[in-house]
Amino acid sequence: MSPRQTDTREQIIERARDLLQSRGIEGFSYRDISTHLGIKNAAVHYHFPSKNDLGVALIEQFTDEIRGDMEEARRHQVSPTRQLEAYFHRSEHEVDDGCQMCAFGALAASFERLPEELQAAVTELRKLIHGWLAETLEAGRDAGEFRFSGSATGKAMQIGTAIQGARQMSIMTGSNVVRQVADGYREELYTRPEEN
Amino acid sequence: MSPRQTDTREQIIERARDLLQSRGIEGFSYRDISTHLGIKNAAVHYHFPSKNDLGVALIEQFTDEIRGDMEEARRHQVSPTRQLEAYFHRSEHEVDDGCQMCAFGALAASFERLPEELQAAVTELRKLIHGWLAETLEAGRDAGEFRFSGSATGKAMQIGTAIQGARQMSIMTGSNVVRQVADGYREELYTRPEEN
DNA sequence: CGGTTATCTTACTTGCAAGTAAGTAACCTT
DNA sequence: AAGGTTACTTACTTGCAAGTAAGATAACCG
Repeated sequence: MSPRQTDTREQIIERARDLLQSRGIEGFSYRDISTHLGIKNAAVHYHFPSKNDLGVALIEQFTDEIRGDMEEARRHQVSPTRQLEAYFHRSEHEVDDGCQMCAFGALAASFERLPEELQAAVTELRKLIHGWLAETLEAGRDAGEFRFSGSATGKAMQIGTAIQGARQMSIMTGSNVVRQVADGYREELYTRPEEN
Repeated sequence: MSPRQTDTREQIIERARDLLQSRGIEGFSYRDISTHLGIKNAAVHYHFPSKNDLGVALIEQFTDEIRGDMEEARRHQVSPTRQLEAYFHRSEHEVDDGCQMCAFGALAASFERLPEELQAAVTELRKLIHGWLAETLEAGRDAGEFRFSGSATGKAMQIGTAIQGARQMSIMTGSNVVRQVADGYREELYTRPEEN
């Protein structure tokens, strides 16, 4: 019937992801998805019976992508500097493209009222990203690429929360605050600004 | 009729503030306020006809408090270190008390769909806080109390967004991430950790 | 070719959020 | 003591979000 059948599910996820990152989980409804795709509300419920199912699918997609990136970086032995650059760049560009918030910023306010399954998925993603960031910072410092004081986990938390906050702040200022914040970290963190 | 008449309005604001900071602007309804105070829904509408009115009142209360604090600090010539400490402490304690998010974290996701009046109030508050933070950092560096590289406005944005993100992250981790992040800044920022 | 399965639509229910209109009781004023 | 004002309550409307049930249609499979 429809031109391409099975990508409806993917289109729903794609649209839902945009909406999640620009409005937060409570800021969009199934209607916002269905009208955008020219389908009916119940079609979205067919693929994702409840909003919990949709949320979990979204978070798992994030998780899978990041696991993939980490595996890639490991296989190609990407330097800590380049890994951190990829993280900064992605955040900057997502803000440019209107996907302003990261998953955590988009879900934080609602977190306590979310179903446990979704909470668990978010927690897993949080640990994954924070673990990666801490390890990358630690490895970069050991390799002489980064300079910072204190523990790597502390610094990871500082940088992660700053990017999260900066993405939200970008919504309110209309400018790309992530770029400003990332540039600050580039300056104070990198010992060898040029290619690594 | 009621024991004390005119403090209903204040109680509404107090409750609404708790709810705003713990759930975000879209995470509570007038019912959450009225049932908590043992009054009817329409009583809340009597004091604040629309949610916009309530939101503006809340933001203006924040703004007034901060203006007052700034004036106090100016009159008593409070050192930049102590001013920054007050900022960190307040954030830490509000998280301890369950008022996890700052106004910006609580409103960011909804910002674009808010009435213009409320957007304007938030923008005013944002400029006030960011201006104060940048000036305090600049003054502290000039006085030799702080050490950091780059512009004061850039550093202010970095610290402000990190605290905002940390407050949200505290919801998701169940621990006080603000304390962790603030401790990191205390270590790398202060040249004279002891009393100023 | 006939039946099953996948992918939808139509049509509905439930529940709550926001807001309004009209009434009431106390109190305050002149 | 009459009339207005303040601070509510009762009772309602509107609208939308979430979800469900049942049917339609097309593709796919043996």
